[in-house]
Amino acid sequence: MNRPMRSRRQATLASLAAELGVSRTTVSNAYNRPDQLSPELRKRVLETAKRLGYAGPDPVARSLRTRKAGAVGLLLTENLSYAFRDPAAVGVLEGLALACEDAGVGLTLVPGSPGNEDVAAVHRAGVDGFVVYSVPDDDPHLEAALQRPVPTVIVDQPQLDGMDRVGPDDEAATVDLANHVVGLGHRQVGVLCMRLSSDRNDDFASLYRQQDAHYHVQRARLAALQRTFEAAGVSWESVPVVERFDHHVDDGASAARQLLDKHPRVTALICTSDILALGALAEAGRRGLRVPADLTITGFDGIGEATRAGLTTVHQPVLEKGKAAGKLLLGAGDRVASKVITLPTELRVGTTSGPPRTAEQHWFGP
Amino acid sequence: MNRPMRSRRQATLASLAAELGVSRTTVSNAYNRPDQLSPELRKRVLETAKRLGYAGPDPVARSLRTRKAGAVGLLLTENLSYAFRDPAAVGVLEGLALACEDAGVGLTLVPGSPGNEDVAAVHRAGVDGFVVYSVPDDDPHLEAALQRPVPTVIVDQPQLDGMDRVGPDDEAATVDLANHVVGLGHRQVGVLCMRLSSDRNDDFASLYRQQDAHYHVQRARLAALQRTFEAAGVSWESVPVVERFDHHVDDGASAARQLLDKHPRVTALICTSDILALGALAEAGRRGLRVPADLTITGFDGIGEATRAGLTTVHQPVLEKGKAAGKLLLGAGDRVASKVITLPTELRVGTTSGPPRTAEQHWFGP
DNA sequence: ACCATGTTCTGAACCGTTACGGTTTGTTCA
DNA sequence: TGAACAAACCGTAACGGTTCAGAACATGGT
Repeated sequence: MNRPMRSRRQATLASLAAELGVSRTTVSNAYNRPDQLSPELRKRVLETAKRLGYAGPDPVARSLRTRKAGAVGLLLTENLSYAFRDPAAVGVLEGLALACEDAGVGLTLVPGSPGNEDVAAVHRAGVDGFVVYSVPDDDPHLEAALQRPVPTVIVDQPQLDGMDRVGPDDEAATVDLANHVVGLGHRQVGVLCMRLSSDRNDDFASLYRQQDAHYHVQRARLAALQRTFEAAGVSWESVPVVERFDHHVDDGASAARQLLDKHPRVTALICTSDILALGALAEAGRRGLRVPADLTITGFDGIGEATRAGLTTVHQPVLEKGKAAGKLLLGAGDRVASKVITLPTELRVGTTSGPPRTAEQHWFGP
Repeated sequence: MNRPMRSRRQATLASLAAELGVSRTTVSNAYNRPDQLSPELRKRVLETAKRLGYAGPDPVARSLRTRKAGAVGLLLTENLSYAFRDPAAVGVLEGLALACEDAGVGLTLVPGSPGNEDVAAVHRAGVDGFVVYSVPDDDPHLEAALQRPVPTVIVDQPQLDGMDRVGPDDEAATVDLANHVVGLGHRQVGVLCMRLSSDRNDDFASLYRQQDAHYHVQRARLAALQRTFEAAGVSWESVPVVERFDHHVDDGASAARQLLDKHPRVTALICTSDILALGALAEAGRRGLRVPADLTITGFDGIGEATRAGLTTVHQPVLEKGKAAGKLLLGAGDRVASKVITLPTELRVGTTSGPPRTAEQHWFGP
């Protein structure tokens, strides 16, 4: 495990060739096409390389010549913490990483803070393509990626012209969930959602703000809820929606607190993510509310902890989402037509949803 | 958002220069040193670039010339799923990503499956340095990284000659935890641990296997437990240790099942990770064992879900660990001496540890 | 003895950029 | 009027490889 001695200047393929008295081509072949030279010579090359502390052809130079970076970039303009703290996002990341591993290419997390207009990093990233995940619709980083002459696939976002896309059918899934809640008899509901736009608003979200949301996923889910509840005769204007910029369990709890303080009569809390729902669950416990007897709580994503908590939620195959994105990107190139992959979702009814108390009262009423 | 028309052949800095009738240097300066040319010319360059669909200097060529890849590599030889499923590992990843973001460099996940001897990806990765996390001591990928003429910092691993290292004081932290358990009066304990070596062993781990473990963290924790319990008069040979290759909550549950089936009299289950402990908790519930009245369960890492579950555990600053590794790597270069950063840990006593039942019986006994 | 066929190795042309050390032009000031 | 100097731009030489079309030599068949 001794570190090879470093000469004054790093050894290069050329210096190695000179030392051996062979051409650079031959040394290159020793690494890339073993069948192009005699085994003895190859052995001699490799031995000399070790002696000189040469670890093989420089990756960057090789990339320049072959026009392959050997890595795909992941654009997460979101606050990085979000991407890592939400198990659903981590699932996508994992799936993508798996696809990359299969293909033997690296996965580069391209930096770019939200609100940070500095897209230089996008331009500087040596990658063969981009996967764009969870960025606002009008993000400058996304535009910068599109500028680059490499393929791009977007995840969980409306399709942009001619680009590949992968995502679940958010609307349909949300409609299923909403119908479940409606079917149980709930008419007084509240909603907890994630950040809708790049500006922080840890408060109730107006109808305008909901419809103007820059985050497509949230917009789609809210719109689907609205449609379903209005079809059931519930005016959406009467439905309180509380937004949280950050995305921790605690944020879900505080959002639930804010909503329940102002609207104590709601019988169901629909959360646009499991993380928020877990927080709501905690807050319900703190208030002594029984779930689901006093309050129905639903989530979205189907993360492990939610399953363990018995949460009613929509499960989406996050791992597959990431994998599909990776395969799409790595399989691009020759393809001309753009591809769209829509993934199946599944409503998982747990122990946190049930008929509303008011319904029961109605049952026993006059 | 229209994709710029792609000419037959991608525009390059040179073709742009030709089109404009200026030198390549000037075009390069337009992007990299705006002060080196007149604002008008710069504007003209940028406009022509847009017209030709030139998105700026090629990152790879630039990297070759400047000798800076603009990315650091993360070596996770572990099964990728482990890295993404364990919140503690994700925390390290997040910290590292944050440090990279601060520095404006990318973070490349370098592929390399466990047991896979193909280290080509390590050689092919265009990075300015490596962070090595959670790989077995003798991993070929690690060796390959060391070969490369770039700095390397290792996380959670014994220091190798002259390399930077960051990690918690695993031994001290484990001793604290063990003393807590010993102090409560437990003498009949069992241990659930993560994979000890690259070969799968979902079973009891012999003393030899424990001491021969290739994963340093696990080895250190087990050794510390052994020391502490033997100091308390408990023969380590009598302590059952169950190992699990995979690392999901379910694995923790099955490990607990296996251990309790064979050793029903243990009063405490010490788990080397929170994930395993959460599984043990679930299994205890399934058996109708009250925690901690009938069984004490402890974890390690201090992940969010553990806190929520009230688990007694050792909290380690995973985020800081990743950040520190990133800073160390990015700050290297001029430095000659290697640095070692040891992070503080904290014993967090929750509601899953208490005195053993036998102790209570003893209390009321003759 | 000759040609066809391998095998093994080489020379030179790129890949697209930036570093370095200029040259040219215009302005200022004694 | 011309020396001094800054601003604006340029030419050349890398950076470290891969690739392709051959050259040189040996082998085998006819």
